[in-house]
Amino acid sequence: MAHSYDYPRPAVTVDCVVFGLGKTDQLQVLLIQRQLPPFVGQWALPGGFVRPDEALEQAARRELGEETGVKGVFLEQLQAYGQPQRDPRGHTITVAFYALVNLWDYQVKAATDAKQACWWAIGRQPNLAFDHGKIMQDAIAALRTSIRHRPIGFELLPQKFTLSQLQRLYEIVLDRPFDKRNFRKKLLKLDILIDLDEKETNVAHRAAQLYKFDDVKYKQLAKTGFNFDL
Amino acid sequence: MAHSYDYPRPAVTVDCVVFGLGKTDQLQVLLIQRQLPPFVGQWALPGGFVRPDEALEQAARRELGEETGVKGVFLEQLQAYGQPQRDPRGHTITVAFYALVNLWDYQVKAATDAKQACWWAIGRQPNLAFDHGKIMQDAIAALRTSIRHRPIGFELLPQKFTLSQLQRLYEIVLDRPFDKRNFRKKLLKLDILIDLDEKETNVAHRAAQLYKFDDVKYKQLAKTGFNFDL
DNA sequence: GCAAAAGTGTTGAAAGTACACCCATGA
DNA sequence: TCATGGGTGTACTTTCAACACTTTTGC
Repeated sequence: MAHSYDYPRPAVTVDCVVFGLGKTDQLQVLLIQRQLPPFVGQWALPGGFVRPDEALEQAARRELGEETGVKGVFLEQLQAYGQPQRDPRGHTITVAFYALVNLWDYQVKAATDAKQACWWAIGRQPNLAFDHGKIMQDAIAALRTSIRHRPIGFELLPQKFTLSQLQRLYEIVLDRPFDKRNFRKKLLKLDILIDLDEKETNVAHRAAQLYKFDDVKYKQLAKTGFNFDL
Repeated sequence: MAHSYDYPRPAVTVDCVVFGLGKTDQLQVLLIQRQLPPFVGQWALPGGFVRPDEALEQAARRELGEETGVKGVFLEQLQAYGQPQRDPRGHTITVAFYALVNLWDYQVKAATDAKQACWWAIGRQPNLAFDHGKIMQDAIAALRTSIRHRPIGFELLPQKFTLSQLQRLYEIVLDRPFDKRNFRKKLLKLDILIDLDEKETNVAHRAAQLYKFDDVKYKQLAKTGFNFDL
Protein backbone atom coordinates (compact mmCIF):
# COMPACT_ATOMS: atom_id res chain seq x y z
CA MET A 1 0.00 0.00 0.00
CA ALA A 2 1.37 3.38 -1.00
CA HIS A 3 2.02 6.05 1.61
CA SER A 4 0.65 9.52 1.27
CA TYR A 5 4.09 11.00 1.37
CA ASP A 6 5.12 9.39 -1.89
CA TYR A 7 2.99 11.84 -3.79
CA PRO A 8 2.71 15.60 -4.09
CA ARG A 9 -0.56 16.84 -2.65
CA PRO A 10 -3.35 18.53 -4.56
CA ALA A 11 -4.28 22.04 -3.48
CA VAL A 12 -7.54 22.47 -1.59
CA THR A 13 -9.88 25.41 -1.96
CA VAL A 14 -13.41 26.32 -0.93
CA ASP A 15 -15.95 28.14 -3.11
CA CYS A 16 -19.29 29.65 -2.17
CA VAL A 17 -22.44 29.95 -4.20
CA VAL A 18 -24.17 32.82 -2.41
CA PHE A 19 -27.86 33.20 -3.19
CA GLY A 20 -29.69 36.39 -2.31
CA LEU A 21 -33.25 37.57 -2.53
CA GLY A 22 -34.58 41.08 -2.10
CA LYS A 23 -37.11 43.40 -3.66
CA THR A 24 -36.08 42.60 -7.24
CA ASP A 25 -38.33 39.55 -7.55
CA GLN A 26 -35.36 37.58 -8.83
CA LEU A 27 -32.99 35.14 -7.24
CA GLN A 28 -29.47 36.57 -7.29
CA VAL A 29 -26.00 35.14 -6.97
CA LEU A 30 -22.93 36.93 -5.64
CA LEU A 31 -19.88 36.84 -7.93
CA ILE A 32 -16.44 38.40 -7.83
CA GLN A 33 -14.27 39.61 -10.66
CA ARG A 34 -10.88 37.95 -10.52
CA GLN A 35 -7.88 40.23 -9.85
CA LEU A 36 -5.19 37.57 -10.18
CA PRO A 37 -4.36 34.90 -12.73
CA PRO A 38 -5.64 32.54 -13.88
CA PHE A 39 -8.79 33.94 -15.53
CA VAL A 40 -7.98 37.59 -14.67
CA GLY A 41 -11.00 39.81 -15.20
CA GLN A 42 -13.42 36.90 -15.42
CA TRP A 43 -16.23 36.40 -12.96
CA ALA A 44 -16.07 33.58 -10.46
CA LEU A 45 -17.48 32.28 -7.20
CA PRO A 46 -15.97 33.80 -4.08
CA GLY A 47 -13.55 31.38 -2.49
CA GLY A 48 -9.91 30.56 -1.93
CA PHE A 49 -7.36 28.27 -0.41
CA VAL A 50 -7.94 26.40 2.81
CA ARG A 51 -5.32 27.34 5.39
CA PRO A 52 -3.37 24.91 7.55
CA ASP A 53 -5.52 23.55 10.35
CA GLU A 54 -8.58 25.39 9.17
CA ALA A 55 -11.93 23.59 9.01
CA LEU A 56 -13.69 23.65 5.66
CA GLU A 57 -16.71 25.66 6.72
CA GLN A 58 -14.48 28.05 8.61
CA ALA A 59 -12.41 28.58 5.45
CA ALA A 60 -15.53 29.21 3.43
CA ARG A 61 -16.79 31.80 5.93
CA ARG A 62 -13.40 33.51 6.08
CA GLU A 63 -13.12 33.79 2.30
CA LEU A 64 -16.67 34.99 2.01
CA GLY A 65 -16.05 37.71 4.56
CA GLU A 66 -12.73 38.76 3.02
CA GLU A 67 -13.92 38.86 -0.55
CA THR A 68 -17.47 40.10 -0.24
CA GLY A 69 -18.11 41.33 3.30
CA VAL A 70 -20.86 38.74 3.75
CA LYS A 71 -20.85 37.38 7.32
CA GLY A 72 -22.97 35.31 9.64
CA VAL A 73 -25.19 33.77 7.01
CA PHE A 74 -26.68 30.32 6.45
CA LEU A 75 -23.96 28.18 4.88
CA GLU A 76 -24.07 24.52 3.98
CA GLN A 77 -21.74 22.19 2.14
CA LEU A 78 -22.71 21.18 -1.39
CA GLN A 79 -19.99 18.74 -2.46
CA ALA A 80 -16.35 18.47 -3.48
CA TYR A 81 -15.13 18.87 -7.06
CA GLY A 82 -11.83 17.35 -8.08
CA GLN A 83 -11.51 16.84 -11.82
CA PRO A 84 -7.74 17.02 -12.35
CA GLN A 85 -7.98 19.60 -15.13
CA ARG A 86 -10.41 21.95 -13.43
CA ASP A 87 -7.67 24.42 -12.44
CA PRO A 88 -4.89 25.30 -14.94
CA ARG A 89 -2.44 25.83 -12.05
CA GLY A 90 -2.59 22.12 -11.30
CA HIS A 91 -4.54 19.53 -9.40
CA THR A 92 -6.92 21.43 -7.15
CA ILE A 93 -9.84 20.08 -5.18
CA THR A 94 -12.53 22.50 -4.20
CA VAL A 95 -15.21 22.02 -1.60
CA ALA A 96 -18.28 23.98 -2.64
CA PHE A 97 -20.77 25.55 -0.24
CA TYR A 98 -23.96 27.42 -0.78
CA ALA A 99 -25.15 30.34 1.30
CA LEU A 100 -28.43 32.20 1.64
CA VAL A 101 -28.60 35.94 2.22
CA ASN A 102 -31.50 38.20 2.99
CA LEU A 103 -31.19 41.30 0.78
CA TRP A 104 -34.35 43.05 1.91
CA ASP A 105 -32.62 45.35 4.35
CA TYR A 106 -30.09 46.80 1.98
CA GLN A 107 -26.85 46.62 3.95
CA VAL A 108 -25.22 43.70 2.22
CA LYS A 109 -25.25 45.55 -1.07
CA ALA A 110 -23.32 48.45 0.40
CA ALA A 111 -20.71 46.18 1.95
CA THR A 112 -20.11 44.31 -1.27
CA ASP A 113 -20.10 47.31 -3.58
CA ALA A 114 -16.91 48.42 -1.89
CA LYS A 115 -15.17 45.31 -3.19
CA GLN A 116 -15.14 43.79 -6.68
CA ALA A 117 -18.17 41.73 -5.81
CA CYS A 118 -21.60 42.10 -7.26
CA TRP A 119 -25.00 40.49 -7.41
CA TRP A 120 -26.26 38.98 -10.65
CA ALA A 121 -29.72 37.75 -11.45
CA ILE A 122 -29.72 33.99 -11.91
CA GLY A 123 -29.91 33.26 -15.63
CA ARG A 124 -28.31 36.59 -16.54
CA GLN A 125 -24.95 35.99 -14.91
CA PRO A 126 -21.77 35.98 -17.05
CA ASN A 127 -19.78 32.88 -17.89
CA LEU A 128 -17.77 31.80 -14.92
CA ALA A 129 -14.11 30.86 -14.52
CA PHE A 130 -12.96 27.28 -13.79
CA ASP A 131 -15.89 24.86 -13.47
CA HIS A 132 -17.82 27.42 -11.43
CA GLY A 133 -20.70 27.40 -13.90
CA LYS A 134 -21.27 23.73 -13.22
CA ILE A 135 -20.91 24.25 -9.47
CA MET A 136 -23.50 27.01 -9.60
CA GLN A 137 -25.94 24.83 -11.53
CA ASP A 138 -25.51 22.07 -8.97
CA ALA A 139 -26.08 24.57 -6.17
CA ILE A 140 -29.33 25.75 -7.74
CA ALA A 141 -30.51 22.17 -7.98
CA ALA A 142 -29.54 21.56 -4.35
CA LEU A 143 -31.33 24.73 -3.24
CA ARG A 144 -34.50 23.65 -5.04
CA THR A 145 -34.38 20.26 -3.37
CA SER A 146 -33.55 21.65 0.06
CA ILE A 147 -36.23 24.29 0.06
CA ARG A 148 -38.84 21.61 -0.53
CA HIS A 149 -37.72 19.46 2.36
CA ARG A 150 -36.42 21.79 5.04
CA PRO A 151 -37.39 25.28 6.09
CA ILE A 152 -34.28 26.99 4.79
CA GLY A 153 -36.24 29.44 2.68
CA PHE A 154 -36.66 31.70 5.67
CA GLU A 155 -32.96 32.51 5.43
CA LEU A 156 -33.77 34.49 2.28
CA LEU A 157 -36.39 36.66 4.00
CA PRO A 158 -36.31 39.28 6.74
CA GLN A 159 -37.16 37.99 10.24
CA LYS A 160 -40.64 39.41 9.93
CA PHE A 161 -42.28 38.59 6.64
CA THR A 162 -45.68 38.24 5.03
CA LEU A 163 -47.17 35.11 3.56
CA SER A 164 -47.05 36.74 0.15
CA GLN A 165 -43.32 37.25 0.44
CA LEU A 166 -42.92 33.62 1.40
CA GLN A 167 -45.04 32.52 -1.53
CA ARG A 168 -43.06 34.68 -3.96
CA LEU A 169 -39.86 33.14 -2.59
CA TYR A 170 -41.10 29.64 -3.36
CA GLU A 171 -42.34 30.72 -6.77
CA ILE A 172 -39.04 32.34 -7.65
CA VAL A 173 -36.82 29.50 -6.46
CA LEU A 174 -38.96 26.67 -7.82
CA ASP A 175 -39.96 28.66 -10.89
CA ARG A 176 -43.63 27.79 -10.81
CA PRO A 177 -46.78 29.46 -9.54
CA PHE A 178 -48.64 28.47 -6.39
CA ASP A 179 -52.29 29.00 -5.65
CA LYS A 180 -52.58 31.65 -2.96
CA ARG A 181 -55.24 29.94 -0.88
CA ASN A 182 -53.70 26.50 -1.07
CA PHE A 183 -50.25 27.84 -0.27
CA ARG A 184 -51.47 29.66 2.84
CA LYS A 185 -53.51 26.69 3.99
CA LYS A 186 -50.54 24.37 3.67
CA LEU A 187 -48.05 26.61 5.41
CA LEU A 188 -50.31 27.54 8.27
CA LYS A 189 -51.17 23.90 8.85
CA LEU A 190 -47.48 23.08 9.20
CA ASP A 191 -47.65 25.16 12.36
CA ILE A 192 -44.14 26.57 12.13
CA LEU A 193 -45.10 30.20 11.65
CA ILE A 194 -45.71 32.56 14.53
CA ASP A 195 -48.38 35.13 13.85
CA LEU A 196 -46.88 38.39 15.13
CA ASP A 197 -49.53 40.88 16.18
CA GLU A 198 -48.14 43.30 13.74
CA LYS A 199 -48.81 44.49 10.21
CA GLU A 200 -46.88 45.82 7.31
CA THR A 201 -46.53 49.59 7.21
CA ASN A 202 -46.31 52.15 4.42
CA VAL A 203 -47.85 50.08 1.70
CA ALA A 204 -50.34 51.44 -0.78
CA HIS A 205 -52.81 48.65 -0.18
CA ARG A 206 -54.23 46.59 2.63
CA ALA A 207 -51.46 45.90 5.17
CA ALA A 208 -50.46 42.26 5.48
CA GLN A 209 -50.04 40.25 8.64
CA LEU A 210 -46.41 39.68 9.64
CA TYR A 211 -45.09 36.27 10.67
CA LYS A 212 -41.84 34.84 11.91
CA PHE A 213 -40.46 31.34 11.63
CA ASP A 214 -40.82 29.12 14.70
CA ASP A 215 -37.49 27.35 15.15
CA VAL A 216 -38.54 25.49 18.26
CA LYS A 217 -41.65 23.92 16.81
CA TYR A 218 -39.80 22.97 13.66
CA LYS A 219 -37.04 21.21 15.59
CA GLN A 220 -39.59 19.27 17.63
CA LEU A 221 -41.31 18.13 14.50
CA ALA A 222 -38.03 17.32 12.78
CA LYS A 223 -37.13 14.92 15.59
CA THR A 224 -40.35 12.97 15.40
CA GLY A 225 -39.87 12.60 11.68
CA PHE A 226 -41.32 15.36 9.60
CA ASN A 227 -41.48 16.30 5.99
CA PHE A 228 -41.66 19.89 4.83
CA ASP A 229 -42.73 19.08 1.30
CA LEU A 230 -44.41 21.63 -0.93
CA MET B 1 -4.81 38.43 -0.70
CA ALA B 2 -2.71 35.44 0.25
CA HIS B 3 -1.42 33.05 -2.41
CA SER B 4 -1.88 29.34 -2.10
CA TYR B 5 1.81 28.73 -2.25
CA ASP B 6 2.43 30.50 1.02
CA TYR B 7 0.94 27.57 2.90
CA PRO B 8 1.61 23.86 3.17
CA ARG B 9 -1.22 21.83 1.71
CA PRO B 10 -3.52 19.51 3.58
CA ALA B 11 -3.53 15.87 2.51
CA VAL B 12 -6.55 14.65 0.57
CA THR B 13 -8.09 11.22 0.93
CA VAL B 14 -11.24 9.45 -0.14
CA ASP B 15 -13.28 7.05 2.01
CA CYS B 16 -16.12 4.74 1.05
CA VAL B 17 -19.13 3.67 3.07
CA VAL B 18 -20.06 0.47 1.26
CA PHE B 19 -23.54 -0.83 2.01
CA GLY B 20 -24.49 -4.37 1.13
CA LEU B 21 -27.64 -6.42 1.31
CA GLY B 22 -28.04 -10.14 0.91
CA LYS B 23 -29.91 -13.02 2.45
CA THR B 24 -29.16 -11.97 6.02
CA ASP B 25 -32.10 -9.59 6.30
CA GLN B 26 -29.74 -6.93 7.59
CA LEU B 27 -28.05 -3.98 6.01
CA GLN B 28 -24.28 -4.48 6.13
CA VAL B 29 -21.29 -2.25 5.83
CA LEU B 30 -17.86 -3.21 4.53
CA LEU B 31 -14.94 -2.35 6.84
CA ILE B 32 -11.24 -3.00 6.78
CA GLN B 33 -8.87 -3.61 9.62
CA ARG B 34 -6.00 -1.15 9.51
CA GLN B 35 -2.51 -2.62 8.88
CA LEU B 36 -0.59 0.64 9.24
CA PRO B 37 -0.49 3.44 11.78
CA PRO B 38 -2.33 5.37 12.88
CA PHE B 39 -5.04 3.23 14.51
CA VAL B 40 -3.33 -0.10 13.68
CA GLY B 41 -5.70 -2.99 14.19
CA GLN B 42 -8.78 -0.77 14.39
CA TRP B 43 -11.59 -1.01 11.90
CA ALA B 44 -12.11 1.78 9.38
CA LEU B 45 -13.77 2.67 6.12
CA PRO B 46 -11.89 1.57 3.02
CA GLY B 47 -10.13 4.52 1.43
CA GLY B 48 -6.82 6.22 0.92
CA PHE B 49 -4.91 9.09 -0.58
CA VAL B 50 -5.90 10.75 -3.82
CA ARG B 51 -3.10 10.50 -6.35
CA PRO B 52 -1.81 13.33 -8.50
CA ASP B 53 -4.21 14.12 -11.34
CA GLU B 54 -6.71 11.56 -10.19
CA ALA B 55 -10.40 12.47 -10.06
CA LEU B 56 -12.14 11.95 -6.73
CA GLU B 57 -14.54 9.24 -7.82
CA GLN B 58 -11.75 7.49 -9.67
CA ALA B 59 -9.64 7.50 -6.50
CA ALA B 60 -12.55 6.11 -4.49
CA ARG B 61 -13.08 3.29 -7.00
CA ARG B 62 -9.38 2.49 -7.11
CA GLU B 63 -9.05 2.29 -3.32
CA LEU B 64 -12.21 0.24 -3.06
CA GLY B 65 -10.89 -2.25 -5.61
CA GLU B 66 -7.44 -2.42 -4.05
CA GLU B 67 -8.59 -2.83 -0.47
CA THR B 68 -11.72 -4.91 -0.83
CA GLY B 69 -12.01 -6.26 -4.36
CA VAL B 70 -15.31 -4.45 -4.85
CA LYS B 71 -15.62 -3.14 -8.42
CA GLY B 72 -18.17 -1.68 -10.77
CA VAL B 73 -20.72 -0.74 -8.16
CA PHE B 74 -23.02 2.22 -7.62
CA LEU B 75 -20.95 5.00 -6.03
CA GLU B 76 -21.99 8.52 -5.16
CA GLN B 77 -20.34 11.36 -3.30
CA LEU B 78 -21.55 12.12 0.19
CA GLN B 79 -19.55 15.14 1.30
CA ALA B 80 -16.12 16.30 2.36
CA TYR B 81 -14.86 16.23 5.96
CA GLY B 82 -12.07 18.56 7.01
CA GLN B 83 -11.93 19.11 10.76
CA PRO B 84 -8.24 19.90 11.35
CA GLN B 85 -7.84 17.30 14.13
CA ARG B 86 -9.58 14.43 12.38
CA ASP B 87 -6.30 12.71 11.42
CA PRO B 88 -3.42 12.55 13.94
CA ARG B 89 -0.90 12.66 11.09
CA GLY B 90 -1.95 16.20 10.35
CA HIS B 91 -4.48 18.24 8.42
CA THR B 92 -6.28 15.81 6.13
CA ILE B 93 -9.42 16.38 4.14
CA THR B 94 -11.40 13.37 3.13
CA VAL B 95 -14.08 13.17 0.50
CA ALA B 96 -16.58 10.50 1.51
CA PHE B 97 -18.57 8.35 -0.91
CA TYR B 98 -21.21 5.75 -0.38
CA ALA B 99 -21.59 2.62 -2.46
CA LEU B 100 -24.30 0.00 -2.83
CA VAL B 101 -23.50 -3.66 -3.40
CA ASN B 102 -25.73 -6.59 -4.17
CA LEU B 103 -24.66 -9.50 -1.94
CA TRP B 104 -27.27 -12.01 -3.12
CA ASP B 105 -24.97 -13.78 -5.55
CA TYR B 106 -22.17 -14.54 -3.18
CA GLN B 107 -19.10 -13.50 -5.13
CA VAL B 108 -18.31 -10.29 -3.35
CA LYS B 109 -17.91 -12.09 -0.06
CA ALA B 110 -15.32 -14.44 -1.51
CA ALA B 111 -13.34 -11.59 -3.03
CA THR B 112 -13.27 -9.63 0.18
CA ASP B 113 -12.59 -12.49 2.52
CA ALA B 114 -9.21 -12.83 0.90
CA LYS B 115 -8.23 -9.38 2.23
CA GLN B 116 -8.63 -7.89 5.68
CA ALA B 117 -12.06 -6.66 4.77
CA CYS B 118 -15.30 -7.88 6.17
CA TRP B 119 -18.98 -7.16 6.29
CA TRP B 120 -20.62 -6.00 9.52
CA ALA B 121 -24.28 -5.68 10.28
CA ILE B 122 -25.24 -2.04 10.73
CA GLY B 123 -25.64 -1.39 14.43
CA ARG B 124 -23.25 -4.17 15.37
CA GLN B 125 -20.14 -2.77 13.78
CA PRO B 126 -17.11 -1.96 15.95
CA ASN B 127 -15.97 1.55 16.80
CA LEU B 128 -14.25 3.06 13.82
CA ALA B 129 -10.95 4.89 13.46
CA PHE B 130 -10.73 8.63 12.74
CA ASP B 131 -14.17 10.25 12.36
CA HIS B 132 -15.37 7.29 10.32
CA GLY B 133 -18.20 6.59 12.76
CA LYS B 134 -19.65 10.02 12.07
CA ILE B 135 -19.15 9.58 8.33
CA MET B 136 -20.95 6.25 8.44
CA GLN B 137 -23.89 7.76 10.35
CA ASP B 138 -24.12 10.54 7.77
CA ALA B 139 -24.02 7.97 4.98
CA ILE B 140 -26.90 6.02 6.51
CA ALA B 141 -28.93 9.20 6.73
CA ALA B 142 -28.10 10.00 3.12
CA LEU B 143 -29.04 6.50 2.01
CA ARG B 144 -32.40 6.75 3.75
CA THR B 145 -33.12 10.05 2.08
CA SER B 146 -31.91 8.91 -1.34
CA ILE B 147 -33.86 5.69 -1.34
CA ARG B 148 -37.06 7.64 -0.79
CA HIS B 149 -36.49 9.97 -3.71
CA ARG B 150 -34.62 8.02 -6.34
CA PRO B 151 -34.66 4.41 -7.42
CA ILE B 152 -31.23 3.56 -6.05
CA GLY B 153 -32.53 0.69 -3.94
CA PHE B 154 -32.33 -1.61 -6.94
CA GLU B 155 -28.55 -1.44 -6.64
CA LEU B 156 -28.87 -3.56 -3.49
CA LEU B 157 -30.84 -6.33 -5.23
CA PRO B 158 -30.07 -8.83 -7.96
CA GLN B 159 -31.19 -7.83 -11.47
CA LYS B 160 -34.19 -10.11 -11.18
CA PHE B 161 -36.02 -9.69 -7.92
CA THR B 162 -39.41 -10.22 -6.32
CA LEU B 163 -41.69 -7.58 -4.89
CA SER B 164 -41.18 -9.09 -1.46
CA GLN B 165 -37.44 -8.63 -1.73
CA LEU B 166 -37.97 -5.03 -2.70
CA GLN B 167 -40.32 -4.50 0.20
CA ARG B 168 -37.87 -6.08 2.67
CA LEU B 169 -35.16 -3.78 1.31
CA TYR B 170 -37.26 -0.70 2.05
CA GLU B 171 -38.20 -2.04 5.45
CA ILE B 172 -34.60 -2.78 6.37
CA VAL B 173 -33.19 0.53 5.19
CA LEU B 174 -35.99 2.72 6.50
CA ASP B 175 -36.48 0.56 9.59
CA ARG B 176 -40.25 0.47 9.47
CA PRO B 177 -42.85 -1.96 8.18
CA PHE B 178 -44.87 -1.49 5.01
CA ASP B 179 -48.26 -2.98 4.26
CA LYS B 180 -47.83 -5.61 1.58
CA ARG B 181 -50.83 -4.67 -0.53
CA ASN B 182 -50.23 -0.95 -0.36
CA PHE B 183 -46.53 -1.34 -1.12
CA ARG B 184 -47.24 -3.41 -4.22
CA LYS B 185 -49.94 -1.06 -5.40
CA LYS B 186 -47.67 1.95 -5.08
CA LEU B 187 -44.68 0.40 -6.78
CA LEU B 188 -46.61 -1.07 -9.66
CA LYS B 189 -48.36 2.23 -10.26
CA LEU B 190 -44.99 3.97 -10.58
CA ASP B 191 -44.61 1.90 -13.74
CA ILE B 192 -40.86 1.44 -13.46
CA LEU B 193 -40.85 -2.32 -12.99
CA ILE B 194 -40.80 -4.77 -15.86
CA ASP B 195 -42.74 -7.94 -15.19
CA LEU B 196 -40.46 -10.70 -16.44
CA ASP B 197 -42.38 -13.78 -17.49
CA GLU B 198 -40.44 -15.78 -15.01
CA LYS B 199 -40.80 -17.08 -11.48
CA GLU B 200 -38.62 -17.85 -8.55
CA THR B 201 -37.33 -21.42 -8.40
CA ASN B 202 -36.48 -23.79 -5.57
CA VAL B 203 -38.57 -22.17 -2.91
CA ALA B 204 -40.65 -24.13 -0.43
CA HIS B 205 -43.76 -22.09 -1.09
CA ARG B 206 -45.62 -20.53 -3.95
CA ALA B 207 -43.08 -19.14 -6.46
CA ALA B 208 -43.01 -15.35 -6.75
CA GLN B 209 -43.09 -13.31 -9.93
CA LEU B 210 -39.73 -11.81 -10.92
CA TYR B 211 -39.31 -8.20 -11.98
CA LYS B 212 -36.51 -5.99 -13.19
CA PHE B 213 -36.07 -2.24 -12.93
CA ASP B 214 -36.96 -0.21 -16.01
CA ASP B 215 -34.18 2.36 -16.46
CA VAL B 216 -35.67 3.87 -19.58
CA LYS B 217 -39.09 4.59 -18.13
CA TYR B 218 -37.54 5.99 -14.99
CA LYS B 219 -35.34 8.39 -16.92
CA GLN B 220 -38.29 9.63 -18.95
CA LEU B 221 -40.27 10.27 -15.80
CA ALA B 222 -37.30 11.91 -14.10
CA LYS B 223 -37.05 14.46 -16.92
CA THR B 224 -40.66 15.52 -16.69
CA GLY B 225 -40.28 15.98 -12.95
CA PHE B 226 -40.98 12.96 -10.85
CA ASN B 227 -40.97 12.00 -7.23
CA PHE B 228 -40.24 8.47 -6.09
CA ASP B 229 -41.51 9.02 -2.55
CA LEU B 230 -42.56 6.12 -0.37
C1' DG C 1 -63.29 56.17 -5.69
C1' DC C 2 -59.73 53.59 -7.54
C1' DA C 3 -55.67 50.83 -7.77
C1' DA C 4 -53.25 47.11 -5.48
C1' DA C 5 -52.53 43.46 -2.75
C1' DA C 6 -54.69 40.84 1.47
C1' DG C 7 -57.56 37.63 2.98
C1' DT C 8 -60.96 33.80 2.97
C1' DG C 9 -64.18 28.22 1.84
C1' DT C 10 -66.03 24.77 -0.78
C1' DT C 11 -66.13 21.01 -3.78
C1' DG C 12 -64.57 17.01 -6.51
C1' DA C 13 -60.52 14.04 -7.47
C1' DA C 14 -56.65 11.53 -6.04
C1' DA C 15 -53.84 9.30 -2.90
C1' DG C 16 -53.07 7.12 1.38
C1' DT C 17 -54.25 3.70 4.98
C1' DA C 18 -56.13 -0.15 7.26
C1' DC C 19 -57.41 -4.63 6.93
C1' DA C 20 -58.13 -10.73 5.93
C1' DC C 21 -58.37 -14.44 3.16
C1' DC C 22 -57.23 -17.99 -0.50
C1' DC C 23 -53.26 -19.87 -3.43
C1' DA C 24 -49.21 -22.46 -4.95
C1' DT C 25 -45.22 -24.98 -3.78
C1' DG C 26 -41.82 -28.28 -1.58
C1' DA C 27 -40.95 -30.96 2.21
C1' DT D 1 -51.24 -32.18 4.84
C1' DC D 2 -48.79 -28.64 6.55
C1' DA D 3 -45.76 -24.79 6.70
C1' DT D 4 -44.33 -20.92 4.13
C1' DG D 5 -44.61 -16.95 1.78
C1' DG D 6 -47.40 -15.12 -2.71
C1' DG D 7 -50.99 -12.75 -4.23
C1' DT D 8 -55.35 -9.98 -4.29
C1' DG D 9 -59.81 -5.73 -3.25
C1' DT D 10 -62.57 -2.55 -0.73
C1' DA D 11 -64.05 1.15 2.35
C1' DC D 12 -62.63 5.04 4.73
C1' DT D 13 -59.82 9.10 5.51
C1' DT D 14 -56.81 12.56 4.24
C1' DT D 15 -54.74 15.45 1.11
C1' DC D 16 -54.59 17.94 -3.21
C1' DA D 17 -56.28 21.13 -6.77
C1' DA D 18 -59.18 24.25 -8.78
C1' DC D 19 -61.57 28.28 -8.39
C1' DA D 20 -63.78 34.18 -7.25
C1' DC D 21 -65.08 37.55 -4.49
C1' DT D 22 -64.78 40.96 -0.50
C1' DT D 23 -61.62 43.83 2.46
C1' DT D 24 -58.29 47.26 3.64
C1' DT D 25 -55.13 50.80 2.65
C1' DG D 26 -52.82 54.94 0.42
C1' DC D 27 -53.15 57.96 -3.09
